[in-house]
Amino acid sequence: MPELPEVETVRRTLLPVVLHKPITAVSVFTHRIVQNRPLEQFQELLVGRSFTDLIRRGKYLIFSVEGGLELIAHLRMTGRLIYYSSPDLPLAKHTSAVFSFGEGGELRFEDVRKFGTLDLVPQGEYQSVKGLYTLGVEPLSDEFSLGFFQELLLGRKTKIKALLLDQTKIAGLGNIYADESLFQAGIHPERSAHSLTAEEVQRLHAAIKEVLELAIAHQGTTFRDYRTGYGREGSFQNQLRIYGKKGADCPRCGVQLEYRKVAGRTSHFCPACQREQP
DNA sequence: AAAACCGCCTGTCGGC
DNA sequence: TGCCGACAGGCGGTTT
Repeated sequence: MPELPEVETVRRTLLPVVLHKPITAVSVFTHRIVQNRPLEQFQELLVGRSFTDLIRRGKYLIFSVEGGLELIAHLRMTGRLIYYSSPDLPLAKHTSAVFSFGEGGELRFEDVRKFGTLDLVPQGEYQSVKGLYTLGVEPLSDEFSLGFFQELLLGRKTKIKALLLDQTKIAGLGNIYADESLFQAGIHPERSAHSLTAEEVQRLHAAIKEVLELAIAHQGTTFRDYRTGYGREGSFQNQLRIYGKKGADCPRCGVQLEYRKVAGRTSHFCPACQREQP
């Protein structure tokens, strides 16, 4: 579910309300969510300590914890991290964990499909969190330059869509924003990476940054499950041009949009604006 | 290196 | 209306 813009929105909305508040209790209702150490130890290490910072890497949220620890959260498909100022509200049906701040409210991890994860690690030691350890570059950072992107595509025969979804290359793109970026750049998802012209590479590079930034400005895309840290819906679903629009007309040329499985994922594209054979 | 599977879960939707 | 399979925004693991 949540991709970079959604996770970044959760970060920004939680940042003002969860830092510097001692954790008074940690309740875990879905034990499997805690990945890398016994539940008791997980709770003991957190209770009495505060979060001191919250950053994002790809689709991961990393809470700094007093005492040189980091709490790493991944929402996977349906996870939500929502701050509640009062503990009186009944728990949602699929609540996986609750971090209580006493009078300071509580942070709840809600997750219908229970794929979401929590890891507590010594600061910077990510070896046990494989996806984070092997994560590629941040697409909104300076490191993701045109030159970097050109080199990434060079000589790679893999389909461009598959490459965009590969978190070890670029961190944070998922199915929605990969499709939206490819549409904006006018590139078919099944083109092989190395077949893109210099101009296409430039367009796709720019499109990725623009789409992600615009989605963040709209607090992400809510189809069903995603909520901000305040529990509110995003609004970028109203700005989508191609994702989930099967059968609709292309907003650019009016031709009927198509979709097919690419790299195991439903992929939307305009057969006229995004040519399979350039 | 890359693709094609499966599994993890629950809910929803479309077809019959 | 009910049932049943397909499918969903992610990712790790295995096999080819």
